[in-house]
Amino acid sequence: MLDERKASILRAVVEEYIQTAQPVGSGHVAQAPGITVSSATVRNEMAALEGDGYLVQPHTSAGRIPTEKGYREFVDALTQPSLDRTAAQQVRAFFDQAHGEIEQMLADTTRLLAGLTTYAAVVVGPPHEAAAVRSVQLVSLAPHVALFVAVLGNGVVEKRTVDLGADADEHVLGQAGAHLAGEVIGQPLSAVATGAPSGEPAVDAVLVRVRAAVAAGDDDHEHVFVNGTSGMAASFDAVETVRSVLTILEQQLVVVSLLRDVVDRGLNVAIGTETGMQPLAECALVVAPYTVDGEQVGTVGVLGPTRMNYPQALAAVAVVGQRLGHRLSEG
Amino acid sequence: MLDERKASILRAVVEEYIQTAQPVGSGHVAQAPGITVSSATVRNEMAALEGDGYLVQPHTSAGRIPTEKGYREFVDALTQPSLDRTAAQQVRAFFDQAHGEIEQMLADTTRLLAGLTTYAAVVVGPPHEAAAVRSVQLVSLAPHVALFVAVLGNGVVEKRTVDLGADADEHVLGQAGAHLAGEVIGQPLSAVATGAPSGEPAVDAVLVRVRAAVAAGDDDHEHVFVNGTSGMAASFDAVETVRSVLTILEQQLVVVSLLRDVVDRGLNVAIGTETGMQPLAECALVVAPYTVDGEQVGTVGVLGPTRMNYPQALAAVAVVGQRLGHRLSEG
DNA sequence: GGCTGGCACTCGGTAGCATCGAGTGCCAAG
DNA sequence: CTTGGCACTCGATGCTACCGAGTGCCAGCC
Repeated sequence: MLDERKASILRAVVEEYIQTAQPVGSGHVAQAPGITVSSATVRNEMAALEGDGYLVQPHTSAGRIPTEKGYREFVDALTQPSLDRTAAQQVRAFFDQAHGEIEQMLADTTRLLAGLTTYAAVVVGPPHEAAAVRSVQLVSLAPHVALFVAVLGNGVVEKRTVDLGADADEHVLGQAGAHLAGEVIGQPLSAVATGAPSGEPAVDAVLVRVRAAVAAGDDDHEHVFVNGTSGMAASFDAVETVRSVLTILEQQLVVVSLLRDVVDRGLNVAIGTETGMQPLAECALVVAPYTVDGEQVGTVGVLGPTRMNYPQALAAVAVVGQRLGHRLSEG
Repeated sequence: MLDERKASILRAVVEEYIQTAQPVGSGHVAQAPGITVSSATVRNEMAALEGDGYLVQPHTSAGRIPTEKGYREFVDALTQPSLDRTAAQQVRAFFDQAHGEIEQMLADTTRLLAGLTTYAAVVVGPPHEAAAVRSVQLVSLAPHVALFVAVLGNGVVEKRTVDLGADADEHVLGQAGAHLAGEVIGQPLSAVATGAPSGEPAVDAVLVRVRAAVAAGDDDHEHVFVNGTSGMAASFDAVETVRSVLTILEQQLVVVSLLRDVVDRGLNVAIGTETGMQPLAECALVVAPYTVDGEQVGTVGVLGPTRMNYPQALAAVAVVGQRLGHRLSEG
C-alpha cells in the first residue's frame, strides 16, 4: 500500500500526464496543488514509486510516466467521480427526449457517450434470445420467399427471410404462423426450433423451412454499437495504433466478448494488457453494465488511450449506463 | 487530349505512385513496361504533363506525383477492369451463401468489399419508405407501451415503440392494428400518418398515438453500413487525416448524401475535391449504384486515398453492386 | 525534327557534432 | 526527514557537410 504522500504524488503525475502526454518531472509535481514538499523530496518519492513499478522513465534524465500499475492504483484510489454540470444536463436531456425504437436509441447512446468523453463509445444491446416472444408472424414477400417476424418482450424484433422452396399461399402461411405463435409465445425464440408438426402437410413443409431458418440465425451475435472512433483516433499519434484499434472495433464478436469478459471479472476499468487483447496494450476500457428489471442485460463502455481522463470517463459511463437501464425498464 | 505517349507515361507514373507512395522519377518510368523511350525523353514529356496540370513536383529535383487531374485522366482512360480470379471467386461464394436478413446481408457486403479492396467500404440500403407495406401489427410490450411493426415488400421491417399514454387492452390494440392494416397494406408506410379514424373512441386514442409515432420517425435516414475503416487508416500516414475521414464516416447522413451526390453527377469515381467535402481532399471515392427490378435503390462504394488502386476498386465495386442487385431482386 | 546521352545543378534526407536544458541522483546541511 | 545545491545525463534542437535521386538543358545523332 502507498502512503499518503506517495499516493498524492502518483495522482499528480497521472493527472498531469493525462493532460500533457509528456513525461512529468519532479518540478511540475512539486508545484501541483496538494503537494507541499520540495522537488527534491518529490524526486526521492518518485524514485521509490519507480522502484515499486508505478512509474517509469522513458530514458534516464527524463520525467516519469505512469505504468499500468500506476494507472490502476490511480483509478482504484478515485472516489466515485461525478459528471460536471453541463454533461449531466446533456445526459438528462438525451434520455428525456429519447423515444422510439430500441436499436436507434442504443445507437444514439453511443453518440452521446462519444460526445461526453471524446473517446470511442461502445454499447452492447440486450441479447435477443433472452426475452420471451410476444408475437409471431409469417409474411409473404415474393412467390417463394416469406419473412418470419417475431416481436420480443423487450421491444426487439427478430426477423428471418425464409426460402420456402415452393409456392405457399397466404392461407398456408397464416396457418403456419398461427401454429408457431401457439408454440412459442411466452417462450424464448429458440423454442421455434423444437416445435411439433401441425399434421397438415402443406403447413408442415413451411414449418420445416421456418424452423431451419430461425435456427440458422440463432447464434446471432448480440448487437454492438460503436461510435466516436474519430475521437479515439485523435488520442493516439501513431497511425498504426489507430489502425489496430479500429481492427478490433470492427469485429463485433470480439468487442462483445471483450466487454463481457471485463464485466465478468468485476472490473469497471481495464487498463492496457488487463484487456487481454494485445492490440489494446495502449488502450484503456471503461465499462458499466446496465440492468433492466434488476437483471444485467448489456454493457456500455468507452475505449480510449491508457492516458484517458478516467474520472470523466467513469462518471459518464456510470451515469449513462444507469439512465439507459432505467429508460429500458420503462418499456 | 493527351497523345499516346504522354498517356502511357502518365499511366506509368500513376501506377508506380499508387504502389510506392513515392514521387516517381523519369528513370523509373523509362523502365516501366510499355515505355520504350529513354529517361531524357520521359523527362521532357513529364515536364509537359506538369505544365498541363497532370503532375506536380513536391519540390524541385524530386520525382513527380499525379494531381487530381492526373488521376482523373488515368481513371477515365481505364478500360473497364475486371476482378482477378480469386476475388471473383470470393464474391461469387459470398452471394451464393448469402441468406437471411436483408440488413445483415448489407452489413456483410461491406465486409466483403472491405476485404476485397483494403479500403473503407460503404453500402447504402434501399430507402424504407419506398416499398409497399405487406403487413402491419401492433404488439403490446408493457402496460402503456406498444410496438408498431410493419413489414415492407422489400423485406425491411419498420418498427416504432409507441407510448400509449394509458392502458389499452389486447383487444383494442388488435382492432387498431387491423384498422391500420386495412388502410396501409399495399401503400407506402407514410400512408399511416394520414388515415381516417375508426369511430371507436378507445381505438382512435391508440390510432392517434401510433400515427404520431410513425410520422415522428418518418424522416428516418436510410441505413448506411460502413466497414473496413482499419484498412482506410492504414492507407494514410497522418493520423489527422485518418481522424477527419472517420469523422465523416461516422455521420451517416453525410455519407448518404455524399454517395447520392456523386451518383447523381453520373460519376463512378470522385477524386479529392470532386467529392465536394474538404476533409476528403486526400481521398477518392469509388461508387456504383445497384438496382432492384430495374430501379436504382442503393449504392455501394469504397473510400480510400487518392492513390488508391482504382482498377481493383472499380472492378470490385461494380461486381459487388451488380451481384447485390441481383440477389435483392430475387427476394 | 525528334530522340538520346551527357552534364551541371538542385535540394531533401541523413549523419555527425556542438549546444541547451529539463530532469535526475546524490549529498551535506538544517 | 526535508531541502537546497550540484554534477551529470541524454533527448531535442540546430548547424554543417555530404550524398544521391532527380531535374533541365544542350549538343550530337539518326
